[in-house]
Amino acid sequence: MDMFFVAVELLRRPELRGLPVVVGGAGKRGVVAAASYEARRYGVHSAMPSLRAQRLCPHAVFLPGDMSTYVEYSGRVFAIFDDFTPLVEGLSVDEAFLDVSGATGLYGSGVAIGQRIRARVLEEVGLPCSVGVASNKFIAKLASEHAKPIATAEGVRAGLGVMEVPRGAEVEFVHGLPVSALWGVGPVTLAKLTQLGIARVADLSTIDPAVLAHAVGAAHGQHLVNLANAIDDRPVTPHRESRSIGHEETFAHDVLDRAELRGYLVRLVEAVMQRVRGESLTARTVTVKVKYSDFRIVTRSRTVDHGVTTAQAVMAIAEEILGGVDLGDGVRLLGVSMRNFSDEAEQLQLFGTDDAESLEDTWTPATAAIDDIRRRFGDDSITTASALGASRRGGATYWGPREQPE
DNA sequence: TCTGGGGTCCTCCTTCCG
DNA sequence: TCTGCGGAAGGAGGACCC
Repeated sequence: MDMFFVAVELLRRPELRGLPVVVGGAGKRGVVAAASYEARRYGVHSAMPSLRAQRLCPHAVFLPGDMSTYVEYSGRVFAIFDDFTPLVEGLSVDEAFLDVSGATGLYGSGVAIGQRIRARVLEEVGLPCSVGVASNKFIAKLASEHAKPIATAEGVRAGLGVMEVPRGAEVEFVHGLPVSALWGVGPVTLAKLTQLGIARVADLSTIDPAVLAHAVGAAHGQHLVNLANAIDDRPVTPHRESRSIGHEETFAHDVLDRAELRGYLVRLVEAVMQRVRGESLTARTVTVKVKYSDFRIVTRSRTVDHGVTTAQAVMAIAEEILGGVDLGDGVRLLGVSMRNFSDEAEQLQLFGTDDAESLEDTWTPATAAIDDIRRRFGDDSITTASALGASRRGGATYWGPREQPE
């Protein structure tokens, strides 16, 4: 999807069309989640600190996010994809791979299918999208990026809409790109590759594999070489199971008070475990993440023998972990995540912490009742007393702490 | 010039066990 | 009984993606 969050907002507020619009956190610790092409002309891009975006484009319209609406629109778009093939792999809320190899008899070539999908998404949902057509996922993704509109200082140039990299032309296509175009080349890897004199993808095919492996690691090096040769044999996988589920929150001000942190911890644990139960999973590993005021990050985790499902049992473990973490000069962000999932039904006994064990026992029936009430009357209809102190966030989604710009 | 949130994967190190 | 070894699993951190 093209500038997905912004495009959804423009449907609700058409008077903003053609203007620089930014969706994201507006506070001084917020970041940009999406920017319209008009805003991108001024150098604004996603993941940029909101303060910087405001400086670059002071006349931009800043909107808070509304993830539940974006998810709803995403569902409508994905329903169109499903009409063309059952092999749809969602990469995020606004991006998907479609294996249409079995649909060409019915709908024509990959390009024809791409054009049909674009037309239907625009007509039925009102959102623009771009399509890349290729023989594998990596090349298709690059092609879709080439098909998107381009923002330059002079103005916004319309994109191709659909771009195909024909079978046999993949290597030539990818060799002409800067190495930063490869999946897995971020700032750190780019710096290492630059040191090796690698600027373009084509340069990767001339480098000694041992030298590359020494610089970026064996697995990563092999991955880059494969991509540089347009080799990507990953299938389109419609349903991938979650490996971890977590929540984290950056505070408007650094927190040094353990009681205050505990309140945030309760809220995070409740939210995470509601999702874990929602997927009918139990989890064995609890990880607590702390980011300090100087951006140093520590993670501490604990694995128990049997899966847990209740917030109370996880809280007992998470609290113990947090108790062992030094708060330094203040905590900027606190996070909780769960992993090591299984879908065993009964997980009532026998894990590491005695407290957690009895809490899991005690709270399992009550948690089931709470989940049922929330399903019927909404998430805010009931909560535990321990979570009352830490107020829930409202309907808006914030890419950063909830506060007004200063 | 300040750096969100939700994830995945990889690497390195340690511990445990046979 | 002690020591060495290798594999598995866990813990911590880093890099990357959208």
